[in-house]
Amino acid sequence: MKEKSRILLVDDEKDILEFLSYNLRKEGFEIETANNGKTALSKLSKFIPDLIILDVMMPEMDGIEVCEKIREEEKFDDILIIFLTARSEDYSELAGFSAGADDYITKPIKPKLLVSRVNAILKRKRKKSNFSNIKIGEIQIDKINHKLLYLDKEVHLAKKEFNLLYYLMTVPGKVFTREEIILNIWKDSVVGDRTIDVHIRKIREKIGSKHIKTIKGIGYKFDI
Amino acid sequence: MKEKSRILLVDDEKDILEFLSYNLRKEGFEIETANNGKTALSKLSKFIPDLIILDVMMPEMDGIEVCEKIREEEKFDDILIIFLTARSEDYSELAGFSAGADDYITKPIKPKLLVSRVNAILKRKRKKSNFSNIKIGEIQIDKINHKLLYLDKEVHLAKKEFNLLYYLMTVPGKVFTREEIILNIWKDSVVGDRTIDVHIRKIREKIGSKHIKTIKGIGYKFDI
DNA sequence: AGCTAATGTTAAGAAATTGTTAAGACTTCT
DNA sequence: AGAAGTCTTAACAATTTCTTAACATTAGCT
Repeated sequence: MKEKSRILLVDDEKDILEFLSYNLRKEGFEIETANNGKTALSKLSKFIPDLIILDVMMPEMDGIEVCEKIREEEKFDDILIIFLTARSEDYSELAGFSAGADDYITKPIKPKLLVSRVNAILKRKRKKSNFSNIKIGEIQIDKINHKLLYLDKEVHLAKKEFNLLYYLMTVPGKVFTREEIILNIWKDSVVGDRTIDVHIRKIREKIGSKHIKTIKGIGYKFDI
Repeated sequence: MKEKSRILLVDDEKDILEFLSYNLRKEGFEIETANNGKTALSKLSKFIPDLIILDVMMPEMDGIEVCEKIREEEKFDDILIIFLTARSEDYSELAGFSAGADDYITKPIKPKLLVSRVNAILKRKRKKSNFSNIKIGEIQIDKINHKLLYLDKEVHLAKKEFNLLYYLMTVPGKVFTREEIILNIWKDSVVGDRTIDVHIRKIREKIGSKHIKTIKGIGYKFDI
């Protein structure tokens, strides 16, 4: 039960605005449009979107400029920005993007790809703002970069180990039942009884055993 | 201390060619001309310009066709293309942009506007490539010339290899998932499972394998 | 203390993922 | 056109990760 994500579309070509609006509204997004950079910036005073889709190539103020202006203001930090670029421009744009854009889509735009791209990036945003970096004592976990720092040194965890530790750390102190763990880490696959234990052991091997406690008959928890 | 930018002018009307040449030479650009599409294409074998100004309306091969042909070849990716269109012509901008154009100018041409437009687009190009030099330890990457210096010696990387390494180096330490890599280096095209690995291997062959780390089940990262 | 169910530990081998190579199709250069 | 370089693929090798099974140990109970 999530509320509609809000999207601001900025392009100087009316056709494209309509095309995008149509396809995204159909997916249940709340859409606003602007046909140039200035209008876009002024709309932001009233309509704060989750995502802006921004044509790079526009007369007067181009998309990069608009993006830079938006990024100057802290209050817009949370807004995602996707660029629309012509096919020819190669990803070196991306380096420029690191200044502010989160993704880009090339023209010609395929509706399906557009929608899945938009959904993906919004999902990532939700995840990110909920919890992505967890730091507890000497243990620091960075989900996005799949890194674990233990005593400020990078420790390698295999994927399952990483996911398991991360899962336990999302709510420190909470006891996760074996059933919960299986459901979240192994999804639908069926695994034997000792599998969890073996993974727990591997994690303890790497970050010590004081944090991960066994609650006999129930499950495990991560403790501070 | 920048060197002259090189511009190729393509138009079937001699007057316009002269008018453009005159105004742009005055600004210090190095100019070549062609009075039809074929000549333009053949000139490219000897004269690689930074920018092509291309009349849309020409007998035989029109500007859009010429543009498409140019964009077919990867080695011309860096060349900017500006279209000249008559205001009346109902070639929509859209057709031009989807053919790979970077900007357009409408006739009648005002010299001042022309020059400022050309300067603006070239500036953006330079900016793009200037900010993209990265140096990490013994590895130095020069995006402008697509060159890699390893231990101060020049090492040749093929284009895909270069792009991939460059991409990984944009955020050292970050793990780029295979999905991200495909999305950014291969765009929409579909490639087999082992393609990334092969490219990674080639890069490792050239700069050693200590920097590029595999995170099994997830992706790769460039580490210092 | 002794019993017992639950968890810990290990090593082996299955399963999954990545590495390596060479061949072939394409491009680009001369 | 021919040569040289690039990119992708496919087959197979190597490596890492995951799971299992056998057995050991422990916590919690009476």
